[in-house]
Amino acid sequence: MNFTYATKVDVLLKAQKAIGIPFKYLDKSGRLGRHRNKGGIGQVVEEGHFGYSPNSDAEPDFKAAGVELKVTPYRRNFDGSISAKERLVLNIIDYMTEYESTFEESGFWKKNKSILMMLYEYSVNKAKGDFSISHAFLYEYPLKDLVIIKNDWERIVSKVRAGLADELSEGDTLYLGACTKGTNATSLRTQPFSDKMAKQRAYSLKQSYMTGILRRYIFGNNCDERIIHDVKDLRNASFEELISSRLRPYFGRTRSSLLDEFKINGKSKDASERIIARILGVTGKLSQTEEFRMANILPKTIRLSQNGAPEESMSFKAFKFIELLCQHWEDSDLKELFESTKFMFIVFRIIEDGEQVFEGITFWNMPQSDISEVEKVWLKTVEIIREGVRLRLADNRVYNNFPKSSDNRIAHVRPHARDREDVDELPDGTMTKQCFWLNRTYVMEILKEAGLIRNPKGLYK
DNA sequence: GCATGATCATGC
DNA sequence: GCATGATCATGC
Repeated sequence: MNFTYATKVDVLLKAQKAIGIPFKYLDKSGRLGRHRNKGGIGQVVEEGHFGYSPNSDAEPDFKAAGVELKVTPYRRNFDGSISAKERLVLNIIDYMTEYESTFEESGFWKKNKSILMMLYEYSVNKAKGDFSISHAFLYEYPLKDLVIIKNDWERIVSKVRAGLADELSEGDTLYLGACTKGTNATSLRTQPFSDKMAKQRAYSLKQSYMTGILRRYIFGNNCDERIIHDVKDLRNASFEELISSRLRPYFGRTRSSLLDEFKINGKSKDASERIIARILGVTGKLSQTEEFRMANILPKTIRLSQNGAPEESMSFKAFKFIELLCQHWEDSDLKELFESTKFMFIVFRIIEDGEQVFEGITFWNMPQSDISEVEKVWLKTVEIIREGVRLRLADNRVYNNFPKSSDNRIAHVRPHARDREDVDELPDGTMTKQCFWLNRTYVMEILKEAGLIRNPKGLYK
């Protein structure tokens, strides 16, 4: 514990003195050289700059000042914009006690009410010791975020109360996540209302939320539209409930009438997303609003055929074959996608030729158990790329041996390109760009559970 | 009707 | 011009 700094300003002033000093000059005990020492840079700053030993107390690092210290990286993108490099991992969630308290008395709030953020720019072609702090500032949650964070905390704790700590997932919540934390993925803890062991998890400010903070306060270029204008709306309803209730009056409306009403080009592939945005009072795209960006919510449009089943499987960004070979599942983009993304499914149902009606929406994130199932598809895909994809030409099509939708309950691999000539490098040649798809039947399961498929014929006679 | 390869339309 | 989200098209 550290009592040297009595006030927040004391801490801040000291922190600002670290700006510009390469970490190698702060590293008094050779921490940066140590292999796989993830907290390395943070510890170097605590020890070498502030002069106290790293600890894992329940109290904030600077107890008297009531400030928690966090050193965190950001990166500059190709277009010059800034992104947080990672989520900000906070204290470990004590499943056994956290549920007993109110938000104000919670372990989360006690420790992280006020955070001294020290930022450094990360770059791949620079050694750790050459990075240095570029910004230091005190972060306290603005009210518009705090109402959401409070709801997030409630959601995490209520899952523990329901004996479901083992099913916690970062995608459950919007800004404050419950991310896995441990020496390895198998660090387990007991939980109060179930005999099942649960993965050790820590509170975290999601990467998308961190990016939002940086753009909003530091790099000053956040001009995203907001959906929620009055924080009071979030006191008695979750964000998802609020969105759903605002859209509800439009359920059952034909797509063409909505396109007319909002003057939207129906040929556009994002027309349905734009309809929803306009209903919510947003001029641009839903995915570009502050809340959607900061919570990493991905809107996806689903068309149901007349028999009530989704018409198509769901595509994602094309992956790069060589990049897949360089990743482990644990740090793969795909795992990251399904762990941290919340999806908003926007559902339209075809009622006759050329006409659809707005059926409704549902928010969803992939459960942990299903993410483990996706891992199999990912591993198989990597194996196939490594061993060499087998291509077969027939009917003027190029068939491959990537996992098919019939091979796995959840996902498969399929082309995702402009055309067949739109290729990506393989270790031994090139082939049409591919991406992971969620199976049509899996999407159907999700919608059934959400009550969005009223008349399930087809596969479910 | 389904699975899977192929391609479209838009915005940035 | 390309990445992205979405949809078309063909053979079984």
